[in-house]
Amino acid sequence: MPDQPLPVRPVTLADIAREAGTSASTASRALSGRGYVSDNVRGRLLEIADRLGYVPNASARTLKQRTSRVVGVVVTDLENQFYAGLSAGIEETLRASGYHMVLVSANGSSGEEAAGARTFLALGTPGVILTPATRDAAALLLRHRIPVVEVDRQLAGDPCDAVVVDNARGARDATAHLLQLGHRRIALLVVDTEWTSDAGRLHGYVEAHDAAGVPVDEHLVVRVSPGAQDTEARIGALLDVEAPTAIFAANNQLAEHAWHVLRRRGLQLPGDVSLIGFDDVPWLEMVSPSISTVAQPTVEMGRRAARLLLRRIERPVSERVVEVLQPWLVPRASSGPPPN
Amino acid sequence: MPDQPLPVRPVTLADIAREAGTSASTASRALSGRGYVSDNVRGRLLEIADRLGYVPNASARTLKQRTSRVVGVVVTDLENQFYAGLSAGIEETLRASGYHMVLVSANGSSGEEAAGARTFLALGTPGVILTPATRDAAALLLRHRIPVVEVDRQLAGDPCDAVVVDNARGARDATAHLLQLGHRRIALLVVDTEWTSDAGRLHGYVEAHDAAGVPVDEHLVVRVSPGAQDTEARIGALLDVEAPTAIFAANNQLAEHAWHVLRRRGLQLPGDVSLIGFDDVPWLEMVSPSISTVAQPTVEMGRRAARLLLRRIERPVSERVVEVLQPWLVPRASSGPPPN
DNA sequence: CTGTTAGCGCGTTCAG
DNA sequence: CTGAACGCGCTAACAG
Repeated sequence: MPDQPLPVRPVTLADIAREAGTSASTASRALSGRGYVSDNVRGRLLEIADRLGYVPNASARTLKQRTSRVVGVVVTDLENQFYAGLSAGIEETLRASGYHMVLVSANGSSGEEAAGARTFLALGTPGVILTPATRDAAALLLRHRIPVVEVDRQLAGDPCDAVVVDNARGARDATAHLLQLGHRRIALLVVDTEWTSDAGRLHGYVEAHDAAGVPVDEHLVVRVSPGAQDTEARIGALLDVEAPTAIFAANNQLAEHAWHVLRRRGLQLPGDVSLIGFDDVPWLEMVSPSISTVAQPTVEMGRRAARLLLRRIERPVSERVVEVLQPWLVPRASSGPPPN
Repeated sequence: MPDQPLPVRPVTLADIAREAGTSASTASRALSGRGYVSDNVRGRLLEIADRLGYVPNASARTLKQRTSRVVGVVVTDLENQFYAGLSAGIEETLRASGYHMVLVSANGSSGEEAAGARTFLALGTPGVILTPATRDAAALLLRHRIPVVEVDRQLAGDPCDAVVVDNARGARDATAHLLQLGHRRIALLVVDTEWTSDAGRLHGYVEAHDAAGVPVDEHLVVRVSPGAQDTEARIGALLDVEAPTAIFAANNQLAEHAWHVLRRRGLQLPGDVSLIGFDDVPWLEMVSPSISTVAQPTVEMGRRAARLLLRRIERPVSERVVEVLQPWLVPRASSGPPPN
């Protein structure tokens, strides 16, 4: 990087053209690589651009081309490792293709999600990746012909690409695992949303019971409100009242809450109660006893969502794609036979 | 949100003006809130904008005003909880003030950092927040008069705002804690960079030794290369050759590596070896025995960096601010007296 | 192969 | 208080 003197005003195409004795259009063609430019003129232009530290003005380009290279991304909660991993996968893939991302963490507020969507509209983003909280954001974007990819769950009313895991299967495997160990009173901790992720996990839990001919006791299903503060109290009440022999916590946060409650009570895993989570995070393997879970390819989901979006940006009318990745059961020490 | 018919072409100010029978200038004044507009005209304009689902074109605005509302952010590794928390704090604060962030995860590549800086230049970002890897990115941005805030460490040659923790003090406290317990062979695991974070931690480690009159054995200081694959092997070698009675792992990743090596060898904490980390992450408190550490206010650092940047965007020539937050020692079960 | 022209959408003069 | 004119920087269309 040559050492430029303090540029009072950013260098523009016109500056370069003037310096090279060409028109701005020619400079544009040379630097963007589109259109005919003779080799020696292009060479001179490139050299001058480099020497002057030329940086193309993205706004001008976006204004002209009616689309930018900055993708909009909304995740539910950046502080949650799952969403951070998702974001990391998305960013990595976008960047490798010369795109960037503006990231919004909606923190459970559907208003923030909608506001994010309007921002993306304003920015002229070529596409958007959502972990949707409501169907509004996707609807708004799709109405404006902006490609949307949903990750982790599907919510849009209108069809759009998506990357999800087979939540029902993961939950079925986890529940079947516990049933097979002999459990008959398996509690389910699940967030009370209408998302396909939570619904799928609930569904798999029920399916596994049905397949085993074990009736589901609705009292064992604890539906936690999204932002609830009393989650651990509710888990405590569950233990007191329903005496489950196993707990299936349907996401990493619920697993953490359950683990804390169990530990605080001095309950042995799996001697007194078995525990299994959904979504593998490092601590599950590090605590003793280690915690069984259903793992999902978090970062890879992000990468795939980005790849799907890039594909659709290039070919907007290609066929709809929904990638369903398979989660896998990771049995560890926290799941064993029920007491007695 | 009224249900618009498929807008073939995005709604512009001119559309609204035409509909209202005013000029585009008046519409602009009414909707941006700057300049005189009679109340009833403004009301009509606002109503029409709302009805038509008007979304201002950010590129046009940026092109005109020569600055956008999208802040550039570069973090070292979004998959690392520390940087994810930092990003979350930044995003939260920016969004609350009507700004957004384009996030780049440089993944240890200084090239990506520099590329990010050029992208931010192109985007006309009003400011940038960096966890710097080299001084190049900040230099480029500052030369273009773009405010830069450094977080977690300071590296820029030119003066700029920053938010850091007192790394030396945190490391001194951790080391003094171990010395006080009677340890005389305390190993330090630190990343081999020129960052103030790592340098500060190394410095604090030495200071504590000096203060206690205990000589530092250079063989006990393991400098790990940033992206190294052999970190755990090196920790193993350290244990074999130098027989430290305690290990101070100067970041969360190194603590995790050390923990895995110790566990794999069946070493008791703190019976055989004591362990203390830097940066508190949930698993440290969840494993048994729990791991002592030096905690730092991760998310808050992000918030403060964003606040500093917003302040400087508003008043570009205000005095330079470097916020130094205090980390705090969190003694847990993994630090105890040395064996014998 | 190159230059001229024009316009993307907005905000900011400056007259009126 | 309002409108007409202009230009931000870039690129697409066209003419040469």
